Amino acid sequence: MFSKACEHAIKAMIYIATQSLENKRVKIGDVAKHTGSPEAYTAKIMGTLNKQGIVSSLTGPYGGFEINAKMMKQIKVSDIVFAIDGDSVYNGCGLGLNECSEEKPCPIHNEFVKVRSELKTMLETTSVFDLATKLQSGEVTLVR
Amino acid sequence: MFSKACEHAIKAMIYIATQSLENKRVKIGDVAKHTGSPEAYTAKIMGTLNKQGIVSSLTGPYGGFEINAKMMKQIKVSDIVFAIDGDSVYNGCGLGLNECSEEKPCPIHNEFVKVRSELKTMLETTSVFDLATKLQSGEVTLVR
DNA sequence: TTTTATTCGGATAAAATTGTCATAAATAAA
DNA sequence: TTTATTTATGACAATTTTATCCGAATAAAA
Ligand code: FES
Ligand code: FES
Repeated sequence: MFSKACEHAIKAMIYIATQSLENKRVKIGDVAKHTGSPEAYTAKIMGTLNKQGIVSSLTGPYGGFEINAKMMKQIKVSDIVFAIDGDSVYNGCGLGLNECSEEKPCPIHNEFVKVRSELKTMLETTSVFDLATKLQSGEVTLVR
Repeated sequence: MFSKACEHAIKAMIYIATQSLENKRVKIGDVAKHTGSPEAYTAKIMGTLNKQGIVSSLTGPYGGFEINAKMMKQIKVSDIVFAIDGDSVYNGCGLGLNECSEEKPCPIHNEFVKVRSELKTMLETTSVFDLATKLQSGEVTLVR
């Protein structure tokens, strides 16, 4: 569904958000530990997210990653997915044709667009804040 | 969403089905040409589908692949996806946790299972025959 | 029975993705 | 200003996925 990189990204964002809610900036090693993701790879992914402006970072002692409280309500999971996997999830053809087209669709197009659209809506209506509060409450987990 | 191999598999099955509806057995080169997939790779994939019993093959002159007319109504897209990609599409965690669990779910679980379930239902209710007749009618395409 | 056409299957290769490492750049504290 | 700590980044490595190649097996036709 999503790439490994994208899964790492979503988990990292959620964990960082929980810490930001407690005004704690987090180091990449801490992120890796709490998400079960490889540290160096996650660091690279965070670089991409930082460039796209959906996470803030600070180098040096007392540095790390953080997400502004206002931002984490605006940032939707769809933004993370788009930043890492691009728009293929939202617009790509289910059978891998180079373009999804209404005029000359692939055989599964009509069935596929419904599901794809619901996935998109789901991602667009779920904010990082929503997921971070769930994690804070302890009802969900990032590792297994 | 699906692996490349799975996309090749679905397209191949649909094309073979259209030919079987006209009582024509098709060679792998013909399949590759009409699906835009690499021939040798498709051949290997067909081997898997053949072992799983969702396509029939015959070696030698006048050999090739075919799908029994009764079977192509019974075979659903879900069967092809399962044969190639396994059950991760139906049961895998959206964040890549080693298991999707209701007891200790990941943060997106509740949102994700809905979409995943609709995808599953969609695949389970779409038969190879349905898609083959669409292709025969010329309203859809396998290549672009 | 021999020839020919085809799938089957294992070895190999190429490409993409995932992951690591080392060094540079930045920044805060001493 | 120097030092310690942390992110940033590009090169490299490992793994997985995708794709190719070729000889063996099979079966129809000549
Ligand atoms: S053309 Fe394939 S999903 Fe739209
Ligand atoms: S636990 Fe992640 S989708 Fe169910």
